[in-house]
Amino acid sequence: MAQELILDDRKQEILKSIVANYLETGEPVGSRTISKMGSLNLSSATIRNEMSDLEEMGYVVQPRTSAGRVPTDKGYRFYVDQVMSEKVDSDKSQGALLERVDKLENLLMQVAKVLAYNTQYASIVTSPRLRNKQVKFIQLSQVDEERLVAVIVVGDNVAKNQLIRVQRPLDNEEVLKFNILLNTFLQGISVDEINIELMQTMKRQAGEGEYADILEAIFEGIVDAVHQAEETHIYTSGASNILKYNELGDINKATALLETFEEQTGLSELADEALKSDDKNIQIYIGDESPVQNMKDCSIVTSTYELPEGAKGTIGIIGPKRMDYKKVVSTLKSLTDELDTIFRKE
Amino acid sequence: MAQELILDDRKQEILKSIVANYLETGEPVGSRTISKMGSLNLSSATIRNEMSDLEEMGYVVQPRTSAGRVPTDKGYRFYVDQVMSEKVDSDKSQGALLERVDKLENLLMQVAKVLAYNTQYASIVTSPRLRNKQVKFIQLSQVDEERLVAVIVVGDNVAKNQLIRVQRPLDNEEVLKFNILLNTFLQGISVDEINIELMQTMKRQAGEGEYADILEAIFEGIVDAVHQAEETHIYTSGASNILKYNELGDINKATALLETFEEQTGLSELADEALKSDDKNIQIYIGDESPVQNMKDCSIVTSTYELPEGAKGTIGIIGPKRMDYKKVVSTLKSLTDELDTIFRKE
DNA sequence: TATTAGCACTCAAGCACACAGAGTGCTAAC
DNA sequence: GTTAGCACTCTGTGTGCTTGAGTGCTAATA
Repeated sequence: MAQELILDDRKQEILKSIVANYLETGEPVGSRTISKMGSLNLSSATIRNEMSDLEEMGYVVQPRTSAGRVPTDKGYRFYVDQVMSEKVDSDKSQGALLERVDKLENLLMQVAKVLAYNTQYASIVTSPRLRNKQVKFIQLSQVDEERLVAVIVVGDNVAKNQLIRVQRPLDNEEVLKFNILLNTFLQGISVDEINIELMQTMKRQAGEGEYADILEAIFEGIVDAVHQAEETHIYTSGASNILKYNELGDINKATALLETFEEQTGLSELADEALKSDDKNIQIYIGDESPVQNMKDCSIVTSTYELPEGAKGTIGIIGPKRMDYKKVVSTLKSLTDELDTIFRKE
Repeated sequence: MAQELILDDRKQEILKSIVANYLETGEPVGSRTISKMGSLNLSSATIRNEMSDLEEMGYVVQPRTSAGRVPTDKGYRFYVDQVMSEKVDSDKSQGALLERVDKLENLLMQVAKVLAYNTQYASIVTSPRLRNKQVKFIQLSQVDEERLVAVIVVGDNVAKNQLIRVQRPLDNEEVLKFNILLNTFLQGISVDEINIELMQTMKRQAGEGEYADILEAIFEGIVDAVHQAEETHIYTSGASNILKYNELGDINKATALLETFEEQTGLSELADEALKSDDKNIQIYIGDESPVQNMKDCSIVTSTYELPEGAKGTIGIIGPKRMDYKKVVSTLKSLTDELDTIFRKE
């Protein structure tokens, strides 16, 4: 009985039509609709038989008896794999979307906005994950009688500072001494190697008793600044677009999604996951494939950009499963290209 | 005919009851409900007459014929003025809500989160508007062969840095020279005074031709950093809470609101407005009183915190007009107090 | 004169029911 | 293997009915 079913050419065509149609309309697709499209000359009855097979194979489902068919995650997956293999190229027509901006932070925020605006979905952009976490430069300076400022440069692109309040002004000699101490111990070491023991050693070197409180403040400030430099920032935009797609279910799901965007913790998992994948190109997660629980009803498309020194960041789009994949992929490609170009120039 | 109506004691009581009841239930309030509350011993018929008067006076409306009454903005305003005059004190029970955090940025973000979490409305917190915009400290240092870092301290709490790429390494003497130049011209002057002319003068001083490109980069970097330091940051939290209150109307209004939160431009207007008011205490905007167009269906409650040196910032709550004003006001007071205390200590 | 009881009226919400339309699965004919 | 035809299912919509909450007005009452 259980004759094995294979996805022959005709079934593939029908499946593609179903998905394409559903992407457009958002309504379950009936056999008659497919038949009337005319690309394959078959009666609705034949289509019905094929659709029945496709259902058995798990590519489509009926949301209820006597309604049309809707693609499952598996169906979307087939469609995406198929369509994406037909080489989507980046949409060059957008031209110079990104204005010239200096600060990395501003640039990435702008990328997020452009993505969200062009696609009308929600976008996410992460700052590059540092590969080179060496402390390149560290310097303490006196601002005025009660404040010092510490400047720390980590890797190739990140500078952080920290204002440090002290009880009494230090004289030049003392500042110099601290600077020598800090540079001796910290310059060139990796961020990961900075720990309490190291700090203890430095304190002993400095002649503990005398400066104990000042040292404490300085160390605290430096550890803080370093950790901050290491942190991955996440920029999002267009989260409110999610509300436009009510097939994302009830308001509760939408709320949960928006909360995920506000929390950001889920998003950073997503970014990690996207970076982890070996495939350096476009990455597509459909429904249950999503690494984030609250996004099991969405599709996520990500891409990776790369700084000249090798640090990588993620840019991505989050939207309904019924998403315009072609457009999203081409927009992402286009912006990734543009980012890569900008970074190479600089 | 047009006998003049005055808001006598009894009408006031009834109005208060209507508003209070509506705040709780969100349903139009009928005469019978008020009558049965028992605080004033009147039959529903009497209440009906009074309610009719209140409607004529513009404090309440009927959403449709033969439904109960709902407060208008004017009605809310009466209630708020009345209830707030009964001295709400800050909710001390919350105790040490704010963990000790060093960076101002983190502190304010945390305030926003606590506000949103405690009230279940949306919150907004702005960084203090600098009053003292003097450049306190400015220093250029060489990081490595192709990069400099500029550190600028503005006012009492803000330090910014900027990485600057240069074509060739500078020797110590050159760096020193630049530092002297920068400090001579910039230290102690107000941020507003930094303009192109000043930059031109400095360039001439430096011996234009030789360093033209380097100077250009440095100036650009510095102007950028200064402007950044001057910028007011806005932190928001709990924007998704807005969706919980569907009396905020259809999904379109909710979307518009969320977009306002993402855009932030509307929010900064709001913050400006809130700071402008002479009243240094709690400020309440109801419905149409809102300075932001998209929030005409909301109520906004703001408070002002102050740094020891006089810089002021805003913290506020945005929610439905049907808002728990007492709780919101007490939470805001509590957090404002706590902020003030933290700043005074430091 | 202010309050109240009573009554007629209005409207929204819930329920039952019928009906049209879309879509399916199956069978028999081509 | 394909198709026409038919019976069946289910949703959505429109209609009519009932109930309950609430109002405004009038006349009686304290």
